[in-house]
Amino acid sequence: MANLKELSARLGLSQTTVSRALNGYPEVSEATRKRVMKAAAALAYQPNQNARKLATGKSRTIGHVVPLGEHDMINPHFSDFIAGAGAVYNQNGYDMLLKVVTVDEEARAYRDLAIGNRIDGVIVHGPIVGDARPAALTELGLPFVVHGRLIDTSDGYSWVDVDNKYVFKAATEHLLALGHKRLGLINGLESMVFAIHRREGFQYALGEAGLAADPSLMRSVEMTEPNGYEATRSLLGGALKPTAILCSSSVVALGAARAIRDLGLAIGVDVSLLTFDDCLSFLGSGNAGGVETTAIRSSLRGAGEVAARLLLDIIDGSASKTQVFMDTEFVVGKTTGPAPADER
Amino acid sequence: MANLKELSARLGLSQTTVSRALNGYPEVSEATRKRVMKAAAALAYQPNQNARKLATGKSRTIGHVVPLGEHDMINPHFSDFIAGAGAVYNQNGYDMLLKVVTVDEEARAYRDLAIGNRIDGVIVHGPIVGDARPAALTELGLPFVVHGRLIDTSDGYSWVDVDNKYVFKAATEHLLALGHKRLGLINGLESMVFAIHRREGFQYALGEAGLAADPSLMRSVEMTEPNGYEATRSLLGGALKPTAILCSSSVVALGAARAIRDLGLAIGVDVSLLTFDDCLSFLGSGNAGGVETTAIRSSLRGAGEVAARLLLDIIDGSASKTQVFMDTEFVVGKTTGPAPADER
DNA sequence: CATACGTTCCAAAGCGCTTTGGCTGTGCGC
DNA sequence: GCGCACAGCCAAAGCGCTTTGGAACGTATG
Repeated sequence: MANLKELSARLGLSQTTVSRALNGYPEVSEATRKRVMKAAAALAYQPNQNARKLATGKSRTIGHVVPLGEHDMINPHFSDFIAGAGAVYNQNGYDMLLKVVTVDEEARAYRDLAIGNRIDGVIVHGPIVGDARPAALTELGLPFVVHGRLIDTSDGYSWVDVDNKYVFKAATEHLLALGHKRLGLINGLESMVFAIHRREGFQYALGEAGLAADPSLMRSVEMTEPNGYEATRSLLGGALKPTAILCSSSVVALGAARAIRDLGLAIGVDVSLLTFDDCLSFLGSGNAGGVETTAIRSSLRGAGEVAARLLLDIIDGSASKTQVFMDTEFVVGKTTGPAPADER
Repeated sequence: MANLKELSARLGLSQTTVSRALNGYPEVSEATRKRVMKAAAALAYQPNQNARKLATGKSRTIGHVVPLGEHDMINPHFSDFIAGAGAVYNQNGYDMLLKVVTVDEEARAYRDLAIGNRIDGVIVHGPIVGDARPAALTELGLPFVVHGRLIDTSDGYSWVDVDNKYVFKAATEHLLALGHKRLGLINGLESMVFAIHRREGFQYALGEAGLAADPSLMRSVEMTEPNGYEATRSLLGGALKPTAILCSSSVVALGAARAIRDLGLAIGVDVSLLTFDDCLSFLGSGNAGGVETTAIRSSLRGAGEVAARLLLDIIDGSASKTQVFMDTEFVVGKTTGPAPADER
């Protein structure tokens, strides 16, 4: 295990010079730098990161605190986001510190990470209603980027989010334009801010069209396939069935599609299906319905990249509080169609 | 930001004593320990982890290097494993360092982590055929546990795996006993060791029954829902259709079930469906087929816990090279049934 | 009463790096 | 020829913790 001391001794140089040569400081001649680089490579020298972190006070590490869901479930969307963020960290010499915690451990996890000088910044996942984390992190002086937004404020901190209200409004309008009058919504849990925004967009569009959202046609569930299935069965088992259903996730839409088929109904004919599609890698895109699905698409992985990029810029001072709306794409597939004639 | 120096000054004690008091060493009286603990809590003192790591030479961090799939896909199964491992780390004061890398960056990632003294051990994910990682890690002297096994050796290193060959043999026998003769297999990519073991179990059982595995009934795909769909369509579109299909993952089975239904066939009647079920949290368990699915179940999250536990034990010296087979459960659901009479 | 020993504490030496504050030698303007 | 700026290097002081090797002070032992 070669260290700086040994390396510099071997080169007949001081540790200072070697350190500077390796870290690209200008106070060293090009000739010696070359020599140092070569020797470092030959010895496979890697600086001890812990020593470096201690000396610089920077840890070059970003924390991700991932809370398990209410039912101890890890969010299915999380891995794609992580893949995007991780790539950016790698490119920039940062590490990712992941803590999977239960909801009650979460606050402490942030404190420990911040105070112990283990991380330079943090990504806040899954903001909930009344989320205390942004305020707490601001107080701790720890740079952070929220993936999503708070419910009551959208400035004073950095976030990367989809304009959920807008896109769900647009999606709802699309269905209304097809003549649908009774729309079902299978949303995420309303403790999550994104779910509230989506519902608001949904309701707003209905309101504009002079329709009221029927509470009996709205569901809030954790986003799993079985939950999508059950919610859809229950929606389609009611007295006034919806002719179209919006889902908050393609995982849910998968269950919804299964339920519709199980009931002997044709997707896009008897019941239209539209989903928010996070472009999850293991689902492919647009396949939730068995045919190309009508969807609002926005890459979660892309969001991970953008959020990570932004956080690093904030840490090195080249960006300040910034709010980013991710691009979305509205894709009309075969899972939506005109409302059945007798239902108009 | 209170540090040890400040804390000890305030207490009128030496740093030595305070450090020992906090870390539970016996050379300090119970009275002073109490006093120290109290003051530490009052100041919200948290030791600087980087300093501690440097001084001890231990990083109390476990690395997870997660390679993206061949098609740049993050493995859908990864998050559940991580959730299990992460919980164990938290309980034991360890951190998880996650690196998401492309296949060609992988070797370097391990080297950097090991040499830079950033981690005390590592979990090796998704062992492939001819995997060089275990040998490399052994040479680096870095403790590790493989989730899965190598293809050619199963000792000399620690692993946590499912007895894939055995369980697929058993599952195949179950289908054979139901009178099925033409069995389809939708497996993972054969670059992955687990896929090979599963195929071997499958073929072994067929061989024992005097049947040969028909290569035209076997597929190797990355485990996504659309891939499961396509593979199933292609299996059932052939001249000699299988009457039963085994899937390597419930994500794939989801697609398979969709394909079967799309073809107007009844699951468990026209085509039996059996899957390996990792108990992924976002799929629920046993729901891949819309009815309770016949499955080999083994909790991936549980595997994460066991692997993490084992690795920590190896690091602190309380365990040495150990091989663990995870428990599995064979659940007969409604997606399998007797082979159609005219096919026997 | 002196010796030995155990308990409880402390001063100081690292851990391996970065960074401050010099020091030396060369080239330049005057 | 003198002073000055500047490039190129170095010694040493941290960063905040752990840990070694005592020291001081009882208390039991002969």
